[in-house]
Amino acid sequence: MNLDGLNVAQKEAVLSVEGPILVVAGAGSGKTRVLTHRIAHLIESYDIFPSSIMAITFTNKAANEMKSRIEALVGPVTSQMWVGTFHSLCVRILRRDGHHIGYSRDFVIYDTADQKALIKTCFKALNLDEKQTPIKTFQYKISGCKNDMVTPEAYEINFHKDPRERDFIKLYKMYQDKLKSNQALDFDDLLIKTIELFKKYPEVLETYQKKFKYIHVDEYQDTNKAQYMFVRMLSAKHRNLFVVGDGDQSIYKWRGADIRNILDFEKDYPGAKIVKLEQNYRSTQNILDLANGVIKKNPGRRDKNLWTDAEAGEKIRYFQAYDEKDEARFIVNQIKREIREGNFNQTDFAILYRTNAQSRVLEEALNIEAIPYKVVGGLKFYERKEIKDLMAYFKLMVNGYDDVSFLRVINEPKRSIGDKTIERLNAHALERGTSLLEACATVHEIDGIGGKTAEAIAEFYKIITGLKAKLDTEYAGNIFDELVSGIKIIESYEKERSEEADGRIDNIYELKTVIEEFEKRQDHPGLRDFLAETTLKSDQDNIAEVEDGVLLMTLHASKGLEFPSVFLVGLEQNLFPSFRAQDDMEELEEERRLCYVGITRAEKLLYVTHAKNRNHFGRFEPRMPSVFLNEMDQKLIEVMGERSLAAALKDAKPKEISVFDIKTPKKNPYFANVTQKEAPVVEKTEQTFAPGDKVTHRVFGAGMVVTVDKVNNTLTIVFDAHGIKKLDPAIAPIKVIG
DNA sequence: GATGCTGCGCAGAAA
DNA sequence: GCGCAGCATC
Repeated sequence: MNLDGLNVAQKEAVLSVEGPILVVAGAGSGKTRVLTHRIAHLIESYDIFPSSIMAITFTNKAANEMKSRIEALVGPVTSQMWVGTFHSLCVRILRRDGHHIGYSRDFVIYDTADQKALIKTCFKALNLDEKQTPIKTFQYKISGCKNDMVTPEAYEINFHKDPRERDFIKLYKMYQDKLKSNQALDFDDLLIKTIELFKKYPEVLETYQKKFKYIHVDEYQDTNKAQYMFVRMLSAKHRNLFVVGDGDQSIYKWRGADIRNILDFEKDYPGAKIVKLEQNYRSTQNILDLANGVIKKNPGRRDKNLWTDAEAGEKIRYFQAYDEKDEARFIVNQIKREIREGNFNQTDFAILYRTNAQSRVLEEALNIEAIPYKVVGGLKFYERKEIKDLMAYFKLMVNGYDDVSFLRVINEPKRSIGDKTIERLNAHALERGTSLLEACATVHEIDGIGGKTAEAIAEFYKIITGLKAKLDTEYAGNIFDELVSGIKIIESYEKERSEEADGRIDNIYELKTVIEEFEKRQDHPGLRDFLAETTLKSDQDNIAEVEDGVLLMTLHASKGLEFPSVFLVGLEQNLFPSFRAQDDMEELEEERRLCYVGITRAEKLLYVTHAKNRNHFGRFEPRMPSVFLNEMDQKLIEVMGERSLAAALKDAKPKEISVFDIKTPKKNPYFANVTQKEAPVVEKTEQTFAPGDKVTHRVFGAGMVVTVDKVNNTLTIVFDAHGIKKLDPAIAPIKVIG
């Protein structure tokens, strides 16, 4: 194994073989290189079977890249390795061994839309009012529970006394029951159920423990409790756990990631070896200095300072726009200029923003100048209605218990089947204890469904069961054709005679191509695997090898990627950092890490922009510059645009002082302004809080005080809809109720 | 039961 | 500025 190309720290990491190892890998420090070389080294120098190696990555794209890079080092042995995301590896385990806990190999995976639909049917059954509690609130809450491994039973034990929790307890239970009877798992279940399997069947766990002697986890800082548990259980026997991560890039707290997993690694795995990678191979020194300066403002992090051999490079370019359109125009002009001057080509640019909604204006500006671009994320191919419909048909063929998919397509295309019919069908199914699809078999026995409606249902049933019988013998492409002609979906869209419908028809044909390609690629093709793979696709997975244009994406989606030239846009208070961080210090720290992630995506050139005004909900509003701009070292920054810094300052109203006027921001000066303006002063008068107090927060709604920390001046509050927050009572818009 | 219109609420990030 | 829910109409 040739390790000449590695630096000292990287070599040390690669050559560490036994025991728990944490590699603290700063942005751009070559962690993928370390991971791939370490695995190659295991195989080549230690004769470790590839089949006893597991590597968990954040995206499928990262997994594939890792596989091909290892292959380049040691040859084609990687098919034996288990490389994938937490979710895909769990699917693999559950397909094999899920039967122990009552799941057939044909289980389906519910995405957030399916999940929402199922919660909706639970709402109906429980007579809950959507207006009282939006479905989304409960959806988040269920996911939050699962990320923390809180079962419905455990939740009930803890909260049954609280009348406000009664609805949720009932809903959570019913939701889980229905998932089970539908033979479906949501994203979070994939992990939860795998852990449940391991706990209930230690002999199953043991076979996996024995098999996987070496386990690797990438992006360890973003693991949640369930993922932590999964890794911990699997690695318990051999204790050869190699994790790579960077606490400064932890940006997924909101989906349960627990930064303590990486901070406490030595405690969890005594005797762990720690290797720090601080040399950066991606960015110029100026970009790194800017990033280091910003992230330093976060307390309680592992000290780490990125450095590079590379030159200082260009300064960071700052632009203050009049509004979001002006910001977009500036960006497009810069891109045009850089291309014209031959410094970059169009594939070198990425525009990073905080919220998806910001992409629209940017797209319009790019369109005007005919610059090709691709938006990563947003409405994905598999989220389009016509595609989801067809996928639901497939799910139903694979798994007839899937009532959610049944309800999605029973009247799609239109078969004149409405609420009444579905109610009757549902009652019939309930009575017989069958799935909705099975209930269709005896549709002629149902009172109130007759004539054309009964015929339509019988026909539907015939198509599904007919195709189901061919699943294992017929090519997926042929099944697709039979389905499409059977349900007359093309004809139905043709009838609409609209451009939109034509687009949908194109997408349907596109889906066929995708299925056929999948079939060619896989060793054991099957719709089951196709469905799982597409459901578990991430935004990053959808970026093609060679994109021929500017990439637009959220900061979250940009994690792990790099671009020669980056625009970090919309650096405004209450946008980036998000309005939800305005008086929540932990949230603000996470936003700051997000800012750090954004800055460190850039290789050569970085732009930071903000607008003085922005349309929000269709209203034109003035905007304050982001606190993060204050935190950037202005020596590294060059001001762009015809509007000089001096002019920008003169323009600004007295309160809108330029960000560069503020020397050492202790607390964000804009917080005070914003909260005073929006929250009546009454709410801010001196209040005392005690544990147990019911409070209400302007943004987070109702909650209860759990702890009062007078030393750090922090309240810990559990909010009904937003989970646990640590707030500063002096600035948070909260008041005691009841 | 299907279709089309209006108005409300809203958008933080996702496998 | 957009999407969805609810309502009116065919």
